[in-house]
Amino acid sequence: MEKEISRAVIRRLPRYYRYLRDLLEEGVERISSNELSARMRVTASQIRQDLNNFGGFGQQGYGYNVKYLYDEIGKIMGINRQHNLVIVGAGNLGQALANYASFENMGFVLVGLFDVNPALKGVSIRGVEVRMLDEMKEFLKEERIDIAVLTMPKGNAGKVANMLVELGIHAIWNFAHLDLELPEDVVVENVHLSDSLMQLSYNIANRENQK
Amino acid sequence: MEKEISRAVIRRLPRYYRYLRDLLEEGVERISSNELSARMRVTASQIRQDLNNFGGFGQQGYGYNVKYLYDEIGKIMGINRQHNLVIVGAGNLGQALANYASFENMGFVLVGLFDVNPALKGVSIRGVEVRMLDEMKEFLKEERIDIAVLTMPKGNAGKVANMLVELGIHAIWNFAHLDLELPEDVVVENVHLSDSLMQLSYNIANRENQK
DNA sequence: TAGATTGTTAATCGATTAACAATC
DNA sequence: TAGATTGTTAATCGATTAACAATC
Repeated sequence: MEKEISRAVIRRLPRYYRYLRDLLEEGVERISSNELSARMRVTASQIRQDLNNFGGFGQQGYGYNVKYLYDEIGKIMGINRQHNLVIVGAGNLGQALANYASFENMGFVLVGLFDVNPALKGVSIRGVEVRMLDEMKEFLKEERIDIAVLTMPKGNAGKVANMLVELGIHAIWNFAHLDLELPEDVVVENVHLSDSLMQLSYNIANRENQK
Repeated sequence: MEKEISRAVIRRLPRYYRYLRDLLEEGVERISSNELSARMRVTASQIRQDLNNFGGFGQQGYGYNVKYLYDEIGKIMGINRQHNLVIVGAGNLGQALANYASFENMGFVLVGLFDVNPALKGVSIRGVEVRMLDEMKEFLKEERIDIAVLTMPKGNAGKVANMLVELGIHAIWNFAHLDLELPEDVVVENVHLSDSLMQLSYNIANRENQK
């Protein structure tokens, strides 16, 4: 019965990870919460609090070992294991994501690509061919899939999400512009691009209110 | 000197907007904070608090007029005005965004598309041809651009962002995987896809901790 | 050992929820 | 007028920041 980790902390983890990789590439061996604080423009206190949710990774009088902390955060986020994924919706966005080699570097391996458009049938992206959606059921029975990426129009996305869950999928990366209503044990991460664009638009309209 | 609106509230606005559009399409004329609360799975209290940051849009004993509230939130987010945008980086993601017709429905009009890859020169996406990055300076002098969409690799993104700002751009929708260091009056909205994927990964690894 | 910096407790700040008077 | 529901104040909860004792 571990203490609950807040969503705010989890959102910051990938950012720590990113800065630590940069430090690693710069050849920096150790860093104090204060130095990292200056780089990332967050308080040193927050850094120490955040990290201590997962254990004591530092050492008094020394700081944090960059490589060690980087690896530990990677483990916390599950970057150390391989995740197989399928992309459902091979339109522009689906294809763009399929082409992202950098995801593969983090252990996210594309193994399937589905669409309803017959024109896409057999088209191959980075060695993965597009299959028709009605072949998905069969496919998912045979392959162990950890994540389904939902990049299809709003229209049928809800139904397809339900189908995916019925077929045993427990995690969905949702780019469709709707909130999925799924069982509690299914993990969903939303990327609502137009929501993001609207936030930008709001901030443009209220630029003078910026701090 | 208006009271400061919190970031948390602004993040929720597009979601309200989305649910109101759905209601509108269903032909619902009025809705109470309580009914909307049930649909959106947030508290009615939060809805009323959020909306009252911007003014009293409801009426006691009646609730909120869906059409009116929808339009008002649209205005708050600046959806009523046209925004011209350029996409810098015409790779897979840039092209995918260029193809998003739905952005245009919200008043975001693509007017330029830039890349460094000569192979893309002259390629046309939805009637907008890809130009070479070195033509951008000239282009930005002549066109009024409200938003630059940064969809290029991490490598030069920082430099290009600085260049954009020098050329008078005040708003950047940043898909590059780094934090831009720009003057305070420049509005930046980040979409860090791999951060999002890592959050999903974390939640998979800690699924039992889900509430 | 002295100095530095963490891990952690306490204080503050802000956001969410509850309650209710105002009012349509 | 009575009932419903907002707008808004007060209470609660949670997250961030500050402070400092523990310890390398």
